[in-house]
Amino acid sequence: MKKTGAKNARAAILKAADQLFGKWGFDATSTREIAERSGVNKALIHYHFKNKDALLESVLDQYYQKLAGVLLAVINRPGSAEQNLHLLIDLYLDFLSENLNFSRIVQRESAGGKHLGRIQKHLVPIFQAGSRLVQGGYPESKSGELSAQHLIISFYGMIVSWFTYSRVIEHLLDKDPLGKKELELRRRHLHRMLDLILEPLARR
Amino acid sequence: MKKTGAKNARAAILKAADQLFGKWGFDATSTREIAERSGVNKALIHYHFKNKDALLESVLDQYYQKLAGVLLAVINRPGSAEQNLHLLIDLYLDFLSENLNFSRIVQRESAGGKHLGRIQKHLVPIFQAGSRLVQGGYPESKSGELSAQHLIISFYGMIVSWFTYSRVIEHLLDKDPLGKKELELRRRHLHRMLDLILEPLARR
Amino acid sequence: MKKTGAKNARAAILKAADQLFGKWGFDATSTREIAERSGVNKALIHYHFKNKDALLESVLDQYYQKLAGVLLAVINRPGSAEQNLHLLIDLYLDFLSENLNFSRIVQRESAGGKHLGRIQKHLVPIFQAGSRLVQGGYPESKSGELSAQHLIISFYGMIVSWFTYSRVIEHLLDKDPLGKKELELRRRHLHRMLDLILEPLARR
Amino acid sequence: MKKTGAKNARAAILKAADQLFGKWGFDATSTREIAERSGVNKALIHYHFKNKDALLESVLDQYYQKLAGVLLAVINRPGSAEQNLHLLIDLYLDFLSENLNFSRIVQRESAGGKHLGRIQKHLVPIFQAGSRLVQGGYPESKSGELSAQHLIISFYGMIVSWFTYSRVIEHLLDKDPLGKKELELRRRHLHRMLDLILEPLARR
DNA sequence: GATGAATGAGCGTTCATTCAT
DNA sequence: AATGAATGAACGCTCATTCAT
Repeated sequence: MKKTGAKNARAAILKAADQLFGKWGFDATSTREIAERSGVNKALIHYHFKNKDALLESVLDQYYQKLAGVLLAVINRPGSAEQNLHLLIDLYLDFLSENLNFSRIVQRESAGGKHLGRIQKHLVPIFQAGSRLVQGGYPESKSGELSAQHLIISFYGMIVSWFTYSRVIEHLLDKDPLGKKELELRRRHLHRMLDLILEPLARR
Repeated sequence: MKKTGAKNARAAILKAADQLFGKWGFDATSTREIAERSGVNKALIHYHFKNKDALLESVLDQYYQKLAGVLLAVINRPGSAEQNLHLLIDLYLDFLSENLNFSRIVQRESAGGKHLGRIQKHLVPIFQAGSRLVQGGYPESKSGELSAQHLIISFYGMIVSWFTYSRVIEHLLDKDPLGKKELELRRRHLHRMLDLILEPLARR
Repeated sequence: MKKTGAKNARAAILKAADQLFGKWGFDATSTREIAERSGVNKALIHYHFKNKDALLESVLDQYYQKLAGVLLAVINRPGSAEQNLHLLIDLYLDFLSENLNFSRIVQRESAGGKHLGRIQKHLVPIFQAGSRLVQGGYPESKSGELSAQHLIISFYGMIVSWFTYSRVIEHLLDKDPLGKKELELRRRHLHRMLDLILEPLARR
Repeated sequence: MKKTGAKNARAAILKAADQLFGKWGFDATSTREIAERSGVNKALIHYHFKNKDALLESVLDQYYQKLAGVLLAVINRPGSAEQNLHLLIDLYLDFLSENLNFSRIVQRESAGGKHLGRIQKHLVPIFQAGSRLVQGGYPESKSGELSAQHLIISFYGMIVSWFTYSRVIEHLLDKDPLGKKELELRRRHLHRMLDLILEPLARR
């Protein structure tokens, strides 16, 4: 139908795969569906990607490449740790709300399965960088119950759960949690949480 | 081969399904694998369960039934909201650490897909009960950036992320996050987080 | 559910099998459906009948036994061949209209398949008896284009096609061909056809 | 194995399906058997046909398309109704004797079941056209016991029963009813039957 | 680059039948 | 006489992938 150029086909496949993996999950999505949605021949998927696994990993890599750029900017920035952590929340929220399929794909694959390695490869450095950021500003957080690692995991959990559980939350709020207004409220919640945690941490 | 009693076969199927769904996910698990692991004939699965979907829902229902009992005990308990919220964290942690597959299954299915409805049915009331518990003790949390709903989602995210991302976290800590020692540390972290959040909330 | 006596169960199975074989055909009917419709346990079918094939053959045998009684009465009757042939039409019509599933089952099984032998066993003697009846009254019909055998096949075809094609004919007439009025008209048609054929045959 | 052109495979599947459906019936024929007989991969059947039902309907549609061409030629022909009805018998006989599976498939499916609709769609117009042909030549046949509709059903029954009951008739005649000689005799029988019916009808 | 045809493997499911009670 | 549990075989169908063009 649509005659797309070479690059368009690859991009169309990636886009369709992203949408379907996000909505139904990797294993519940067939290459036939991806081909139909992207308007390309089924066999063409295997011309552009080694196999279905490689297609998922391409989707993931693409996301994490974009995300890495965002996070690097924060980490290499001058400024206080506090400011940078607040910035981190903002940027992560922005990224997730602009890439709604991303958190759902990661949600499923990080729970285990054949693509866990790829998730680990990308996510561990992010957690490490975040931990270093906290430790840089808060020396007390080297270990113990308020260690940087626990704090990072907690904030990561707070942030992404809003997106990964959005289909549950929408029944709790009777509103779309991903709508502009509700997202803004969530943003303020997260910043307040950070303030409430960091203040006593700094006082020690 | 083995002529086991009726309840044995059904239970064996449920157990095998739980393990495989937890490890690989619903769609990546075949009924043949479930049959092999549970040592029953493949057709027997469809004798005891209408279909594969119903098998997953049985697994889920079983978990949420157990969980509901636990949570009900907390909610109907006398005592301050603060005490009860701390208890909630303890019991939820206990439940998840004793049912490691549970959080992984929920993790994947709550991200969307054909079983989302079942997740919503169970999880929304839990969130609602939790929110009521917070509001009962902290009238300020009726709305706004520190609303009970946001607090519950945040703590839910903090708690479960330790389990659902355990395979990532183990590379961050170079330890098993689900080992006794690390779980204990996580528990203390969560209680401290709750203290840090509730204290200023009470002061208002 | 229903506690049926021993003979009731067997009869209930036969009745349900008759209905389902008639409506959907032997191969499209499962023993499970027969068990459900007859309100008995699935395994009980194999207690009363050797297997599914034997069940169909029981249904067929039952019909042909009833039918044989009817036809024998005609053949052994005194009276002219003409009168007896008219009577044969009446009785066959009566039998088919009272046993609507019968012609449909025969229709399908006589076209070929594993039960063809049983059909042949019952139907060949009927055709032979009919042929003898014609030849007894019309000596000219020993051979040739108006042989008794061709005449019997033709009238058999005329009679049963009204029943076996009833679901097609109902769209041709915009009426139920098996309703009382239309059946009566068909009866008169068949008698007229017989008159038109026999008259010139007698004149020779 | 064999890389045949596209049309070969499709045609081979249709041919094998026709033979097996004719011999054993739709429900008693498995896709595996069709694949084996046609020498193609089992999955290829579902590449060329949506499902097994669609395969049967393709077989049917193919037959009725051929048949429609034959019948149209008769109906649009000049000449007396009598001549055309005789021609109709000849052509229908020719068609059935050249397509022996056809009448057996129709025989079974017209008795009821999931493909009844397809049979009705094709057969009702044929009956209507035939009825119009009779009525055109014999105005008396508008209604009543010798109505065109009854006459058409009767002749249809006479014609097809020779084929659909051939496996029974062969035991009656001790000859192959579908052999050249016996078919020729049947043809003469049917023409005589038509003469015997039409003559008095014309005289009125 | 792109595609229609083709394939081996496996899917979830249902089947008729048997077994133990 | 009756039944819940169990089974091996087969069902129609879809899968990811490959091939030839």
